[in-house]
Amino acid sequence: MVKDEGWQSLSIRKIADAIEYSVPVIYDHFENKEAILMEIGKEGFKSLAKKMQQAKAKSTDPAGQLRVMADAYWHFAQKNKEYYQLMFGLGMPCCDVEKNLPEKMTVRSLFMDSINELIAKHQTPNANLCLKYHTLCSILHGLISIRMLSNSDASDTLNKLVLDDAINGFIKNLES
Amino acid sequence: MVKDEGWQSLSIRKIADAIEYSVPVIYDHFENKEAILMEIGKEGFKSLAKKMQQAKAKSTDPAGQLRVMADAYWHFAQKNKEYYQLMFGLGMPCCDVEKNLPEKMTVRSLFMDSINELIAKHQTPNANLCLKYHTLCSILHGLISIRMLSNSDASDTLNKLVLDDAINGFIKNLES
DNA sequence: TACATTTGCTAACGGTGTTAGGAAATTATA
DNA sequence: TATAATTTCCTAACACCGTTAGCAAATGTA
Repeated sequence: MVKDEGWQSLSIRKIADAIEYSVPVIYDHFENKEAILMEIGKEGFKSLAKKMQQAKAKSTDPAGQLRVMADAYWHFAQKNKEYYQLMFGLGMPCCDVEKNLPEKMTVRSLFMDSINELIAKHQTPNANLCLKYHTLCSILHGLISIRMLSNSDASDTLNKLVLDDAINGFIKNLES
Repeated sequence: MVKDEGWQSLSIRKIADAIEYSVPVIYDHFENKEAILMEIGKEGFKSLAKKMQQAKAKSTDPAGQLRVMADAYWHFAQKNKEYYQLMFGLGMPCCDVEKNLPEKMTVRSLFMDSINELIAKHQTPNANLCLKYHTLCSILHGLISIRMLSNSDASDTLNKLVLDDAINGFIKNLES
């Protein structure tokens, strides 16, 4: 049901219909809609943790473990898109529907030009521009969006450190 | 208005109230609610692009430019939280409200233990465990969430490459 | 003045989360 | 077994939502 129409169209009434009960019985089991979503989200985290544990068991050295765990995380998100959306608050209507937004291209170019210049400067021919751009975007957006949903007001200095660390790592990789 | 109660509580009727017109006049100017959000999102991208251009002008070498642009991006998201949420589809109700979800801690430990081991193995005392964990999470989550909102079905192999590239860079940084 | 167009409204439709209050069925008690 | 207590479940409503049909008033035009 969610897979067909997304979380936005999941209503208490539709749930009641599906389980062939009336609406108020649902409120006998859950305080409100958010509690239902929360419960499903919990299931998601449970499943993710399991997959990652299984993955980690496949490797012994820490670097290898990190790789297989990242793989497991990735595959979980891919195979359980709807769960992942719920777990991390994704899925609000947003302006990405409009792909060719000119200002988006501006941001893209600003980043890409500098990356390209850096690649040329240090003659790192193995570095793929497009790949590196996406990596940078992921680091930035990931850091910000995670910070936003766990609105940690206090640890904002830590977050800036994480940003600097990640960007430094990104640049260092481009230079070698 | 959005800043006080979030995007979820922004309704056409409230907008109509605020501008002291009736509801249907809004539909004379916008096709639907999504179009309104889209327009606001556009403004956001415009503003972000501007900030990044201004930042880039402050530096000449590409590495420095990347650093100041990342900073600008970060500060934009921080100062314009609501815009950023709209621009990247964040803000759905999710289970992060419940901070101490045990399965979340499991995932955290799985990652952290391996990172810690890797740090110990290569004796990189400058590496801060907590910092590195957050960096890894950001990379993973950023990559996945960006992939999700620009649902690029075709370029899934590229995305796997980006993931591998980013994780490799992360591990390489931990080892040196 | 008479017509045409724009402008804005009221009222409705079907949907949403949520809750009050009351039947019916079950269980416990005398 | 008959009555009381409790659980189970539903109908109906409230207040809100996005969206639209249809109409009145104001404005511009001939």
